[in-house]
Amino acid sequence: MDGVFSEILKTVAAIPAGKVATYGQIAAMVGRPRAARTVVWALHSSPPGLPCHRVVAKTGKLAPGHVFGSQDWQRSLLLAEGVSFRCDATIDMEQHQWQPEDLDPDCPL
DNA sequence: CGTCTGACGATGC
DNA sequence: GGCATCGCCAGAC
Repeated sequence: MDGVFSEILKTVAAIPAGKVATYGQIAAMVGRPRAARTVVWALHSSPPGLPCHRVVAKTGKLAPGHVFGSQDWQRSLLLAEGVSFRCDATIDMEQHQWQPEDLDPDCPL
């Protein structure tokens, strides 16, 4: 293993369709609560096949655009997975932020 | 080994 | 609420 690199990739790959995760959240999951920048670096080095479009800023904003070619492309992928957006192409985080604890459909809280 | 960078996060104004 | 600054971690040079 290469350390946090593989940890981050595995965590991102574990994000289910229709859900998104924030950089800081992923960083915390791999043991680096304040290493959001490290997640950024990992995604830059991410291999093909990784659902990096499901990784967004906590504010619900997508990547700057030049990352995927355009935000429209990333937005389309998320829309196709069932992720809804606000009026500004920002994700409704409260609705779609991925939570590993989200395995209780009977307990929405 | 020192410095810069990178798709962020939190805080301050 | 939007912008600026600092902080954060790991890799590349």
